[in-house]
Amino acid sequence: MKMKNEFRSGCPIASSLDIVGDKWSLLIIRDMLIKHKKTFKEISDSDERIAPSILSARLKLMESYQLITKHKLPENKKENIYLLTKKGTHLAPIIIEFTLWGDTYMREYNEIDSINGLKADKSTIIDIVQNKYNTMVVELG
Amino acid sequence: MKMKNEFRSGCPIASSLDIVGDKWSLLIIRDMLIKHKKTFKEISDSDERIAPSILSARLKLMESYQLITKHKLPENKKENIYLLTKKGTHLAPIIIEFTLWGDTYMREYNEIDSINGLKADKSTIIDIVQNKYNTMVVELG
DNA sequence: TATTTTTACTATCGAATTGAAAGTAAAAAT
DNA sequence: ATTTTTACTTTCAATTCGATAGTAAAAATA
Repeated sequence: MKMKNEFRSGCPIASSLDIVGDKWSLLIIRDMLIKHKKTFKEISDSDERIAPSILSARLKLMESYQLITKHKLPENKKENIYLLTKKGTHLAPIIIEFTLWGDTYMREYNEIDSINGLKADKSTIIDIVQNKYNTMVVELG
Repeated sequence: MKMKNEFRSGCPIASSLDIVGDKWSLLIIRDMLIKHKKTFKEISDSDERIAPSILSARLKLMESYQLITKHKLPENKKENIYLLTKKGTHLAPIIIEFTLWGDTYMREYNEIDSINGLKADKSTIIDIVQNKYNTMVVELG
């Protein structure tokens, strides 16, 4: 996907898609936001099996657009810790809406995993996801 | 993008992205749902300048997954009319969330068009968009 | 201390996708 | 009868993707 500062138009949808509208970015965000994955290895181990070259490129791009930040823990000089910024956690509504739409409309084409807690209203779901993520980050120290 | 029945996983997000998670599909949906574009030519005339080969392929794919239907008006044997199904209009929340996120967070990287009516609450915006679309379809006859 | 393993990448390279431009075929307009 | 419009399809070079292998440094183990 995009590496240069070239946006297709001034449309906010198109501009968003120019950053996260590829095959993988939103799945990486999902793993970080919902599954609290924080390292390259953890994210690599998803059901969808993203190639390391792709993961590396997406992390770099998302870091450059400040959707994520990269840290090192003092006790571990090797592993990087990737965390979502506010800009990144605010993709939660998009993630949740994709979940709801897929849950409702994709079942006729693919066996879709059941997800708990989708019955609550959207803003509650979004709040819970974001709060849990923020709590996890705070607990990291 | 995908043409075969191969989904990356049972995740509803991943499965949704397997259908509409390419560079263009959601922009076509945007043009149909928000701008009430109905023909190949109208959709071709977007700011982002989609190539006809791509538009053709996306319309076919979205038709095959029943996001859109293809019609002919009796008075025009040449032009096709593409309309969103319920499954298609129910992508409105995703479109709106992308609009809000892009409107908030992409301005530092790209000059983003101002969109009216984004101050209202989300469900109101979504209702208005879907109702206007449905009204337009009904008025077609 | 030496060796092995783990981690986070980078490099390679064939395959798949993209998309600009040109072409086509049928209907509609002139 | 001719031109234009519409909705594509075809072509093909360029780009992107992604599986696999490789690398380099830190960490764990012997």
